[in-house]
Amino acid sequence: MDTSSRNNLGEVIRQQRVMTSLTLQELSAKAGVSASHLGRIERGERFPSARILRRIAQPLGFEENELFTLAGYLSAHPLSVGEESPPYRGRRVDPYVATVLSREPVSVQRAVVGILTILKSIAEISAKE
Amino acid sequence: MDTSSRNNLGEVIRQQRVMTSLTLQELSAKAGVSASHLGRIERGERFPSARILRRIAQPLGFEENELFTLAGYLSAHPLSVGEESPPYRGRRVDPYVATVLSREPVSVQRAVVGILTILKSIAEISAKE
DNA sequence: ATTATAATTCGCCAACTGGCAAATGTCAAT
DNA sequence: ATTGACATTTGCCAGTTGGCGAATTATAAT
Repeated sequence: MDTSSRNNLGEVIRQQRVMTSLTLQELSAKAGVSASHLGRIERGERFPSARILRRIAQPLGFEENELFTLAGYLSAHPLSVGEESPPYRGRRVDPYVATVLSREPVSVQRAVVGILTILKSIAEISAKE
Repeated sequence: MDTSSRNNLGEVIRQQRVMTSLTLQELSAKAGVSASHLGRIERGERFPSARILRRIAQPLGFEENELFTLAGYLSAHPLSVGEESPPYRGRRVDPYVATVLSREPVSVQRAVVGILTILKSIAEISAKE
């Protein structure tokens, strides 16, 4: 079995599903993929075909590209000419995070990152003593 | 059998191969895919998995994205020149917020929206009494 | 504790992918 | 026409995918 990049795909998908508070059955309904199959994918017993991967991308809040790259079906992007995001190396906004935030007005979004700043400075201070 | 978009994929691939004046065997060598399989793909008897499609893209001079879209594995990209992707309907994430968050690892980003969720439920509860 | 109910996992299996080797087709040179 | 050298197609089959229904496990609710 291929232990390379496909390896953690299941975990990632499960994480994302749980973060989105969907059950396997709900995701199954939204994606049009059997729940049993989804379960096996999540625990790494099956590797989803492109067809299946495509179906679950949007219900989970992934860009198709993103998920395909994650699955190792596309190589980590040269991406489009205009650049934009460095692919999956952290430095980007997680899709789940983005969906949650996008439901909030900008003022709330800013308040949230304000909290982040406060927490970081607290952490920094307490790390020093 | 699916007669939709996958239908002409084989033709397109064969055309492209001929245009590039490659034989099946040469393409086979470059792509690391058996010639017999390639032949069947070209005449529409088999539908290549993502793994296979990825391997033949570059020897044929395709962008992976392009070929995947052609195969119907990715939805046709509206794509973008200057614009970022419009994936999340409704409101979007404020650019300032996005840049701040994108400097943090995903785990931190998620923790942050976790806090948001908590605050909202607190607000909801206290609004009820 | 005891049901009731929803969620997940398992067993089974039809359908499909993709490689190998053999068969067939193509074409130039003799 | 025949041979030889490649190119393509076919037969076969092991390995996977993915759906369905049953069995099991988690979660409430009384």
